[in-house]
Amino acid sequence: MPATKTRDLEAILNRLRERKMRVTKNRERVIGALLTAEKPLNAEQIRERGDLDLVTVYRNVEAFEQAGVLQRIPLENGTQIFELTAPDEHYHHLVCRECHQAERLDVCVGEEMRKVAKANGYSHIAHVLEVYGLCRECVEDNA
Amino acid sequence: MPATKTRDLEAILNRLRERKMRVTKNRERVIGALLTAEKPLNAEQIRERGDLDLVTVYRNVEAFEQAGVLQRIPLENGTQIFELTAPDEHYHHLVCRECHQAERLDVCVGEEMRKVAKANGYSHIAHVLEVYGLCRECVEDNA
DNA sequence: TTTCCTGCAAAATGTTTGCAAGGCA
DNA sequence: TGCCTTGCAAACATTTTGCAGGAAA
Repeated sequence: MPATKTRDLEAILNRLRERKMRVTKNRERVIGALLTAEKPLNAEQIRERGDLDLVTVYRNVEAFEQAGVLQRIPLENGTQIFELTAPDEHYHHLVCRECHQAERLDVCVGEEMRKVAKANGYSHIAHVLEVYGLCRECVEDNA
Repeated sequence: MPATKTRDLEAILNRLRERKMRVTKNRERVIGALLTAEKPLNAEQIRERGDLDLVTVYRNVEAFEQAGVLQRIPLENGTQIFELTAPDEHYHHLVCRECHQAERLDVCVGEEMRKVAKANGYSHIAHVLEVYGLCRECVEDNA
């Protein structure tokens, strides 16, 4: 793993330690898989890349989400993919509905949504904004 | 069913006829369930209110979506709810993560998303924007 | 009477849970 | 040591598929 990824890994592990979570080989593998992928992965992809039990993957992405170092991205078909994020950051994505490649978008409507939701009497607000399309490669493959 | 709902029902059935889809008792029931509910329902709720087979529900919401008279709303937990829409309309929602009550939001970021996605080489673009929170009633219940 | 729709059963998918054993702190 | 984490099996929830019979046009 390149030096910069090693630093990222350490930063995340420290975050876990702060939260009194144990640093295990499995957890390093989950994080390593996501770091080296450089794109969001689904549970099965994490399992495969990290040589992990699928249950361990699910339990750990859940734990990481709680710890604020990971974000879930819902796909159009109801499944989800996972991505590492700095604590208190969150992103939106442009996702290919064919190959599920996903890239970050540089837009966020968080403040606006929060305002509207509060006006309607809602609290504990979160929002999901994902854009789905066909990436260039998949359009060509289909042609 | 009130007169206005009957008119809505007829409009939707006509849309199906235009698309050479058959108008069956089951289809009327699915639409009727959604019309009288006045809010998005999940597959099981449609089945129950319409006294339908669950498979029939799924096949028909799929068909209705194709016909452009229905929209899917993904929930945070990966399941989906369904809502009737006029052809070529679509809405975003404020959904309670506790009771799953959902109301329409008067915002749409469609044009902006389309632009960004095209700039990234994507086509056939769709987007999902849903805001989740706790509605007033559920906050009180939890307190 | 042709084609589409439906019901039932069964499978597929994605995810969660129970419990005993294992491993970090 | 004590508690958190893991692995395995099994359950679960939601959604999809196959196929034979039924119904709309």
